[in-house]
Amino acid sequence: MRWSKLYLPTYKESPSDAEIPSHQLMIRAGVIRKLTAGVYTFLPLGYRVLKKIENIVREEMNRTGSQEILMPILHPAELYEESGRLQNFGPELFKLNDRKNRLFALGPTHEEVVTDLARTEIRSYRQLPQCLYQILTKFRDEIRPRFGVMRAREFIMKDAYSFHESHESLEETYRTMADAYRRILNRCGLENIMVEADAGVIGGDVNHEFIVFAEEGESEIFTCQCGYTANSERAESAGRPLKSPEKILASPMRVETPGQKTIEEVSRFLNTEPSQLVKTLLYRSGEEVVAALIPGDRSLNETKLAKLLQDPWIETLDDESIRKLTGAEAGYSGPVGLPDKTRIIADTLLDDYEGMIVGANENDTHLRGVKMGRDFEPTETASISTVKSGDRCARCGESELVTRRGVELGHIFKLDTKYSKSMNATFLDQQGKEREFIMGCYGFGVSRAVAAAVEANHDDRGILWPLSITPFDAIMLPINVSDTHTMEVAESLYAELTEAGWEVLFDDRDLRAGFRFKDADLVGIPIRITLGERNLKTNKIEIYHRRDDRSELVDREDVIGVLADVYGSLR
RNA sequence: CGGGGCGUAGCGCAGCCCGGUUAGCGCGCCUGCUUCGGGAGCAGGAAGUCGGAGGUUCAAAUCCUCUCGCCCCGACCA
Repeated sequence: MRWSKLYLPTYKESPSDAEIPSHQLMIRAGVIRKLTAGVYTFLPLGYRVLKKIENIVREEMNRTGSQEILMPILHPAELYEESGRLQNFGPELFKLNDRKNRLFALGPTHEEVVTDLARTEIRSYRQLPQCLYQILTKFRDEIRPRFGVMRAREFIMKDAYSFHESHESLEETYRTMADAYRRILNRCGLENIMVEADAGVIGGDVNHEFIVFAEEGESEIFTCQCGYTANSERAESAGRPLKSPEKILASPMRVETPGQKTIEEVSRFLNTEPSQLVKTLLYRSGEEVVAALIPGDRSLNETKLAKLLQDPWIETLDDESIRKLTGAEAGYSGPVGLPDKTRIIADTLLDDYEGMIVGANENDTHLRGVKMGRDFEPTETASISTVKSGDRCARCGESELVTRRGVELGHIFKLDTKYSKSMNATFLDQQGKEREFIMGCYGFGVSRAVAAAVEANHDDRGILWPLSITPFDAIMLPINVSDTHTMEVAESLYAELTEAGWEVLFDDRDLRAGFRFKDADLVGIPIRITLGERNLKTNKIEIYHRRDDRSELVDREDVIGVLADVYGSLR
């Protein structure tokens, strides 16, 4: 491809709305262009990368025996009423009406559609197991689209769905898929990890995310030497030893804390550590009021609480409601003396506490030496606080958890009968008995993978495409496009490489060399073939390896061999 | 949804507070000359409903109201 003919517009400056490196570089390097918030066009360069990733995904899915299909994007809303997700997906679901005012949705994923397909088509256990997948555009009305194609409202995803008669069969496919995801990410040249995760609106119990490491990634994960890995929504820890435990007193002691409302203020005022305090966070879940107790130096993990309460719509009480419930301003809430009907959930880390300092439910007052089980009785104990780097691992109880950031590219779920049950999707088993499908689903963010690849592979000059997904194998740059000899060599080399099946971007633009060098660095093709008049006099051609920032001079005849060496088994 | 910010040429911005006649700058774009191994120089040029609507005023990019769009932070830390 000749750059002079290719639609590859580059910018020296990045647009003001691009925050993270991948977004800035994808705009600057002509990979994507924004149409409106969270909606992007893939330009030729970006589309080439996208297709390469798609193909890797397709090959690996086919290898598992999964079959590609294409389901509709436009879904009748009734399907979502059946599964209950018209409510549960909430405002994220893009909805629209047809001319007869019938409600439709733009598919955010296809559990309902594929389950509907299975329930009408798969009648017998003899047809199981079955795994179907597709690669197509999905829609989610994100609360806050950002980072370009990383969190978009319209994006391309590979989604696969498996149907089974037994949990053993599901387990087998689940493992096969996990393995396939590993292979996909490794083939894309992306360093990754599988972690335990929260299932969110998809549902089901067992699920794992595949995270590609990147400094600016939106996901935070925790890992332990023992092999435990989980994302921040899911991770549990055994906490860490308390520095100076609060002693239990014969009975709670009231202390005046005038005007001290935050954990920081109170701990400073009482000359103690934030960890000695216990935060009481008041939530409303439906009609119920829930008091969540967590260590003062930690945050509540709302995902965990929502899951525990089986209510995705929990919300904190407003100040007025807190006054009514506790008789005190927010900031002085505590577990002692709350109305009986209040559900008290204590974080598991509080089991290690002897005494604690809590709000007294009275303005300007806290209680010291409080003992859980004596001064108040928690309704239940559960892990509801966030994990911190350096905590002891909950799994092995010994090593410290380490945190890293990354981008979530894959998420696989054991759905069990969540959808088959609500949508009455059944088959006949060997005994002729009607049974619900046991299902799994497996998502992979294809368009997001392009962004993740850039996020994980760039330097201060531009993108560094991994070899397996680079839009072109090499970029050929004749220094002086008006030098006849240079261009003769360029044309013949270009023809030869193209003939041999290499995809070469020929920068034949009549621009200064320096300008085109900068462009080449920005665009990030792994190999640059530079043709200079001086070197050509001795039949030498310069090969520049972008990622290593390294050049070598080779004979014209050896150029093709260098390419073959670099790409090795990739082609 | 709450708070904040921004919409002025394709991109990045100034001008607005303190209203005034031709609305500027950089990059990019077009023409010419010179230059030509790391985002060239000079000269000339094209390009803007100042997001939209309404209002105040002799006069609005500038003040007021509404509206649309975009961005950031928040929507756990009592």
